[in-house]
Amino acid sequence: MSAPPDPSRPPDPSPLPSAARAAVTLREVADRAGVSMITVSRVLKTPAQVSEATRARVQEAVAALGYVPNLVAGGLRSSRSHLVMALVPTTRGQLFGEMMQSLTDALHGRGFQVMFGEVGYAASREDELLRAIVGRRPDGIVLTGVVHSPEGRRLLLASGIPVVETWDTTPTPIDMLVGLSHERLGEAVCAYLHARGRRRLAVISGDDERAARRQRGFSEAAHRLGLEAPALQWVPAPTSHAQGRTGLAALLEAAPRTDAVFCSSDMLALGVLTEARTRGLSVPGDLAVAGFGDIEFAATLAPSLTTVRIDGTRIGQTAAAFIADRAEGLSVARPHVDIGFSIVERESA
Amino acid sequence: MSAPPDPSRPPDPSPLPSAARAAVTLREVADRAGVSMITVSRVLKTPAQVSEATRARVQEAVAALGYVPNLVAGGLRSSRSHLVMALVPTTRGQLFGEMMQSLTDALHGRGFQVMFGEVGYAASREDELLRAIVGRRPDGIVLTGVVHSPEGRRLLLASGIPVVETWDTTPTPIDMLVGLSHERLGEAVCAYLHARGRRRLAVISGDDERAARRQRGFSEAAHRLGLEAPALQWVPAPTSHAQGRTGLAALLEAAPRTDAVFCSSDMLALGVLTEARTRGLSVPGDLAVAGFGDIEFAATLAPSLTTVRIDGTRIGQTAAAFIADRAEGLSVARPHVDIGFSIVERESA
DNA sequence: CTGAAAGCGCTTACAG
DNA sequence: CTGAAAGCGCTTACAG
Repeated sequence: MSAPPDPSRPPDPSPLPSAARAAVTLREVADRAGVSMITVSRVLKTPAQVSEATRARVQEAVAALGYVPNLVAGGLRSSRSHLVMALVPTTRGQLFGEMMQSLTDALHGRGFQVMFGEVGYAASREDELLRAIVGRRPDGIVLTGVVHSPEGRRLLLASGIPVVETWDTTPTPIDMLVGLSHERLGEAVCAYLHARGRRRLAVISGDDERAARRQRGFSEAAHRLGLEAPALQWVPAPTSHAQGRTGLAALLEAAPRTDAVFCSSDMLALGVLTEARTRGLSVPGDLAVAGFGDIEFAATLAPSLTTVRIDGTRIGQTAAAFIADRAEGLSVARPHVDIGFSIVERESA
Repeated sequence: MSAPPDPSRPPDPSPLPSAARAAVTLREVADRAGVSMITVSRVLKTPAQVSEATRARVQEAVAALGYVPNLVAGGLRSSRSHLVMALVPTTRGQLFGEMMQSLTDALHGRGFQVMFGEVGYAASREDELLRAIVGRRPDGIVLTGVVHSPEGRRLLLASGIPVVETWDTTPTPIDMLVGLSHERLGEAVCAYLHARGRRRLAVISGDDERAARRQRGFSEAAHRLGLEAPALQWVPAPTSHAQGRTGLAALLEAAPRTDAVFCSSDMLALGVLTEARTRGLSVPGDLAVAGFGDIEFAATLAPSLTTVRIDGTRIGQTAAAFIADRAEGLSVARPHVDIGFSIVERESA
């Protein structure tokens, strides 16, 4: 069933001029107020430096003409853009939402605007995108994950722009870093399941880099604990509910006696819960399920989902503080932070 | 259980100079290659206009110096930023993800970069943000929803920047529009449930503007169909799974005989499904559930979720085409598009 | 095929 | 408290 477009509304108004009239400039405001351009600039930036009478005249002119300062021109001259650019792999999951919001809020409080670009999980376009970002000369760059390509690293390093890599860790950060070890996270989840008596472990994982690192930590820990190698199901990132269902089905085909599954995302885990229920498997009785992300629904599912929480808000706030400090010429005392993770114990495992 | 930060890695490298060295400029490349600046510019933009020998020398200099053109300076002179800015209420749900991705892809194909800003559902900061956006003089602006504040409208109109309002409709668009009528959508869902024999309807809705319009259309249709007024549960946007659970609980308290619920988001609907299951209510037997958004998990839940689909990909592509055409000086023949919606019939209703 | 001059719209640095 | 001049790093418009 679908609705046909409604041709009656909205009405097409008269078309705008295709070549828009030029925007109002400082020059025009200055002329109208009978002052110099620099005085207008001061009224807008440092009003205390201007006499009250002059200020009033200028403000009238600004309002009358609808003047909106051209921040690009100002930024070019002052080499301060007040703009921070952040790259995220995807805006479709909820995983990065917390960070995006706290980054936006914290930087806004420090006088910066934040804009996000979507990269995708494929690294192919990364260098090109980094070039476009650096070309805009933002006051800071926040990256999700660490940069591997030599070209990308060179570009960022040479730019002199403050950079924060997030959500991951590396012995060779480009500049600043707020992350965690996904290997150790995988190890911890394995130990957690083992401590609760699970012996036939499995992993359903997205094929992105950080998920792969979690899987590796998990499998290595299983090996050290003397367990048989966990069964693996890889699915293409970004991961989905459907993949959780088909992933569990395939897993039970390959390793029918599996008693615990670690999923690389909560959405996969939700799919696993759905599939288990339709098969009459009890969770956690027959199968323990652990997710990753602690996205909003995890706490209120039935059974509630045991998962791993990364403090996205703290990542965003820390990255914001790093960038703002640097942009203001302060030095950042400890520019590399491991924010760790926590396993949130709930009903599913 | 949580992991302490690991102090051993990554090692802090020697601190970067707090005042970064100035970036390489066109001047330096030109000097090294022994040509004028304009020749370097041409090698980068229109290489066919330059002799092969010169081109090679310039390219060597560009590579050797790691030159990254300053797009801000270029944009100031040419008044073409090749940048489109888009505003979304939230990046936390999946609802706008499809649009964000298709907008990014389509505009990238036309030579534009897209950056997203997060607004929040509260309109309070909107004007301030619009001012910051207009101040950057992008080649286009994509908005989620329509702009109501007179100040915001004036600002955008006066800027002369191509603007596309999306996801909603209005008789008075600022410029271009790709949206749909949420009232008509609500009506259609009501008619759908009525046609399937449901008579005691209810709505659990986020308190954002578009959700409220869906609710209004739904309730008015119920009135025209001679049904009693649907029970209403309002929850603060952005909506969540937890709100779906508590919302259904409150609803059944207030209107125990409810036989169908329209939820303003699929995430709410998932919460309703969870709550219904824990209460031993069968869906759709005891209770029909309809969502909104058709986000990824809707098709593979058990029961699968009947919902309303908006073609976010098409919104993004259409908005991209509108902006790119305008930026290239073409006129847009039909700048107001109603993309409609479709009810996706599945098991839950 | 190549270049010298001017200018995009601001802010800096200096002067008074 | 206010302003004239210079300049941020490019591209345009013109010339040869």
